[in-house]
Amino acid sequence: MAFQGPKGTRDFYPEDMQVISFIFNTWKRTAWLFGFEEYEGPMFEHLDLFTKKSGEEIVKQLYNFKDKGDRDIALRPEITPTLARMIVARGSSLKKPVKWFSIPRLFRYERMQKGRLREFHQLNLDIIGEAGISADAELIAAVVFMMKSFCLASTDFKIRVNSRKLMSECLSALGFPAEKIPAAYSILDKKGKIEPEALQEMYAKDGIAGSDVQIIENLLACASLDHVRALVAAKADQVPALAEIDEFFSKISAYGLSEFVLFDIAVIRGLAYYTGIVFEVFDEQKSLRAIAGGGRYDALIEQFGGEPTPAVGFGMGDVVLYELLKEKNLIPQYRKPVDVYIINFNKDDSLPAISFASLLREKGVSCEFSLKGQNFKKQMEHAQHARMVAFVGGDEWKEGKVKIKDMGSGEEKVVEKDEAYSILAMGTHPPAP
RNA sequence: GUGCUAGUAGCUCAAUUGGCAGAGUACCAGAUUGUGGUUCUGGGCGUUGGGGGUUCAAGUCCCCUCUGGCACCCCA
Repeated sequence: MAFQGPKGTRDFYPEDMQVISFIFNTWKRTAWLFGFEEYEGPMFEHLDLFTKKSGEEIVKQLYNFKDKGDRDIALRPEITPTLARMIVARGSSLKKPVKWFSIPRLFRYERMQKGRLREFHQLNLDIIGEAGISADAELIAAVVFMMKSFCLASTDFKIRVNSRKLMSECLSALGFPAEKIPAAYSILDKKGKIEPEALQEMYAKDGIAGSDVQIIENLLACASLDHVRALVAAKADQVPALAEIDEFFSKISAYGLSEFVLFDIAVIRGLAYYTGIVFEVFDEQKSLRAIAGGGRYDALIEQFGGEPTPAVGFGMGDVVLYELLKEKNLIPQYRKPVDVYIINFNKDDSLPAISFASLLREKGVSCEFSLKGQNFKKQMEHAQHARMVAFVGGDEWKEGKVKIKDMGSGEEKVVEKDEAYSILAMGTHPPAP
């Protein structure tokens, strides 16, 4: 093997491109149905655009280099900072709310696992400039719609939703020290993922003890919103986020998507910048890593130098989604795109095939023919992927006629050339613009 | 960044305690120059991922490295 692609990259052969296009097209169609517009930015940005959002630690998890002008550059590991930059640059001239989507190719310098590579695609949908919970509900409805568009059912996946705001209000109402709330988040995030001893270590490391431990344990034990409600019943006035998340779930019900969306107190997400609703999409068995994740980030645009602007968004990667679709046998079968195959009766004279192919192409019919004068049988073998076959050359060709064959039914007939065009053109499916 | 595991034909895999590298599939060509998915025959299938070491002899044992898979960390 002379050369290999770099670690964690993929080659997309035509059959792979057909799959990735299927995924992209499904994404784009849903984005369009929900009124999102597409945007795109550069694949590399100034390094500090990413450290601004995520801190210096992020540098060891991305590809960065100095360019010939001695500038610090990074291949983008996410597109949200680019989005924030673009939003800030247009400022108040954008009509709110902004509903934009993108399918960026992203790069992360990480050790690979199932569903995680160093180069991948990620759909991003964001709603910017709407503070109300209706934006969160609309966004999550779009996620569910998208998953349904792949023919995934509620028995295949669930969207697990929590609220950072709800968690911090509950913790405060129960008397948990405010400065330790971030540590509490990371412990909640570990629910069901680590051993009890490891949990004790985390408490010790973060200096959480006594009644504070009990507060977290009580929260962790909540399997539903009603449990949370009961836990803070005495201090309900200090937890307005409860009403908000109730409103969220009533909207989800109105969308008709209740079976797909559930409350899960263990969904916190690692990033510090989430301020409200957070959610993750998992396969039902939770055997794969999260298929998508997102939430509300009301402080980010301001952090990038813009006016205070509420925002909510999510990302969905192509790698894990592909794993799930493959597992559920929902990947469309490969189909060679050519529509008509032209066969030369006389393998030593390719001119009839050339002239007929040119005429078909002028008419917008996709076609090809053997480029190397193969015998009849070989040509037929190549033609078996085509929808229709046209036979040229020989006696019919001399009379201005062409024999055409439907490869599905096997039906054949000899027709005038002009008639052949219109018959062959029927049923063609040109690629969408 | 840490640990575990694997790598043989394009693909799926076999090869006795170390003893001449194989099968299927796919590909190309021909029995077939006017009819496809089926047969028959022939043909590349290869520095056994790469490098070094032990040995009369290494796909096999040892070391290094590359790539894949899994767990931890992280998950934007």
